[in-house]
Amino acid sequence: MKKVTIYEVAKEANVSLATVSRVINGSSIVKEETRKRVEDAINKLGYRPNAIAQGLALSRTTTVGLIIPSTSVSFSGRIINGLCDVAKIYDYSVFIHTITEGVMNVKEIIDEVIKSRVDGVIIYADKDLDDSVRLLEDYNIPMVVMGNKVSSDTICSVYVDYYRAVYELCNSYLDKGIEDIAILQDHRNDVVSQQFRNGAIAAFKEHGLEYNGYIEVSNDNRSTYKFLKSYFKTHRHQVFIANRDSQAMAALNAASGQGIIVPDDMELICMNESKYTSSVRPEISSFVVPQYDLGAISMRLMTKMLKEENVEEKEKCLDVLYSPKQTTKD
Amino acid sequence: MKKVTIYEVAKEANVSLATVSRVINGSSIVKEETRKRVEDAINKLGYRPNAIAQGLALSRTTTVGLIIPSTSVSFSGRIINGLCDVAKIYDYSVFIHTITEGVMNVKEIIDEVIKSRVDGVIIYADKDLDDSVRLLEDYNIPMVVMGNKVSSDTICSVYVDYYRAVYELCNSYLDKGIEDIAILQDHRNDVVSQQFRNGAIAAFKEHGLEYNGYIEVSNDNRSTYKFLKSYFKTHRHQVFIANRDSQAMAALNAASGQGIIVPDDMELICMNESKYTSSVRPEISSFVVPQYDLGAISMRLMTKMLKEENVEEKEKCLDVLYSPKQTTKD
DNA sequence: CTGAAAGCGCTAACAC
DNA sequence: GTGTTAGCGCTTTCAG
Repeated sequence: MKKVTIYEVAKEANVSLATVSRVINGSSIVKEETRKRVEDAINKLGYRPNAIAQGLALSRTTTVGLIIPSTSVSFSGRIINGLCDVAKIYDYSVFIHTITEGVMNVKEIIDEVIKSRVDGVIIYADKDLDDSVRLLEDYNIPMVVMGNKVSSDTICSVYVDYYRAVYELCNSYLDKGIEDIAILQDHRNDVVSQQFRNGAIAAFKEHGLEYNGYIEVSNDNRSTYKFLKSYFKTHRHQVFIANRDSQAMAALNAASGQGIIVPDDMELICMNESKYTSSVRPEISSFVVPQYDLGAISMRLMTKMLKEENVEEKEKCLDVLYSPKQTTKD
Repeated sequence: MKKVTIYEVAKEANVSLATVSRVINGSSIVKEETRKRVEDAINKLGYRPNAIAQGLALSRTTTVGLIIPSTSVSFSGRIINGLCDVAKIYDYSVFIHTITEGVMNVKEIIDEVIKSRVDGVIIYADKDLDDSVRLLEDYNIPMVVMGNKVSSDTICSVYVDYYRAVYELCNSYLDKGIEDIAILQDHRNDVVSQQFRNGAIAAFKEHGLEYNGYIEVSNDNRSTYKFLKSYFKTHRHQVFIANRDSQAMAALNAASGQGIIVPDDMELICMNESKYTSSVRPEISSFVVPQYDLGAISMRLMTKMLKEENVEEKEKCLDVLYSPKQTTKD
């Protein structure tokens, strides 16, 4: 099937290309009979409007760019699901750009994004924003940042309120007189780590205490288990908080290897529930993070910015939901 | 920063836009001095070529469409990582379209894809190809199918050889006289299920036996565990093969709930290793499926098709690697 | 080596 | 209601 243009449709339907354009876009009123004739021609020829040409003519591509770390793709794929579902509803297409260390740098991606003339950019950035991202501001490209709390004229953001989750969690333990609370963290998500830390600090401070239960590990999964295995030989805690599911599982295994009974000797909480946290025994008490919503709401926000609808809330906060299972006492 | 066009760069550099174009594309020879002048102008003005206009002029967008089920995004995100990494290397951008049941149908997506004038389409289809996909053939759009073995003039494919994996696995057990091998399957991946089944059938047949150890469950995770919990009350097997990690974990939990010791009473094998299969105790013996490669190789294949390089192998088969852990005896 | 001009397919005034 | 026409920003002959 050769590619058919608006011009051939016009000829087939015996109208001008302007009329065909009107039919395609429903932009202006066309006589019912003419419309029918055009639609028949379109179907007969299998015509599909050329989005590239439309983009050129309109200086608008109904396209958004998604920039997301590779690790987040494999770890939080549901973000993409939510984002794409909403994009589809509002008729946007999405360019996906993954950030893989070593393969490309952010600057190159931003260049690509600018060249592609997307209408807006959604970026997952739970670390501080790369400087080159600021380039998008210079170009006045609307932006939604996921996982970070920032905003400006052209920037909105959607983030998860880990601060409050940790704060409330710690508070509830402190109220019960339980003060030995350890938080395990790596350096993959600086912003999130910071929220954890601040939440704990705030809760402890409110109880007249200073928080110093922060444990840091390197980024590799295997080593988390190894690290904890030896860590638990010399350390005990009443409560142990892990960020990712795999870390919580590592903690569970490492603890039981050292004869620590969960939850009797130590309670364990994972900040990111997954289907795996309830696939182990005991099932791990976790916080449910709305990944899908994170993507969906970000995209929705983007459509609002692009339609210049009034965005009343430029920094949207998502709550997490606590789901106690078998690794906590109540 | 206002958007700057090739024309303004030309004026700034005191050349015609044709020359600027030549510099951008390195297409034709330009005098060193002129080139320098143009490059300075480009940098000074912060000029980024408009990919949309280029696309129109060239009838080529250096863009590919990726069509992938939502479930695969969250379950096999690494496919996307591999695909995007390779795309970046060859300077392609990728449009991602997820298939979420209820939100959109494949036909709409195909329409979108055709409108967007991508140079090629990569589709993850471990079920049989939807009819509307054939439309892409009509339009002569090169296609790479992941997870399925098909090819035609415009179609290549990359798939994982589960058949052989199951075949060899069954064979090795049968050789040892172990004949009670159960395979757990749902209906999410018809093609894969078929490969499993055929692999087992072939191995059994070779030993003069008929295979009938196929167990079917519904698609829901929770119910797999529930199902197996009651299943193991009345059934025992020497070997139990599960497809996904979560199913293997469910089997592990359900079996131990019924007093079945793994691997002593029953050996357990998962066909898709994940970081979780080794995060439970006992660690689950699994096959390592090269997800990243699946995406990477598919994209590489696409670049070859688009360059009209000779594609010697239109149906590329990827091997899985057996990684025995603690749920098998040796 | 460089410039002029046609054209990629479509939209949006502006006429009729 | 419908047609005409001037761009949108770039590539690519074809001249010079």
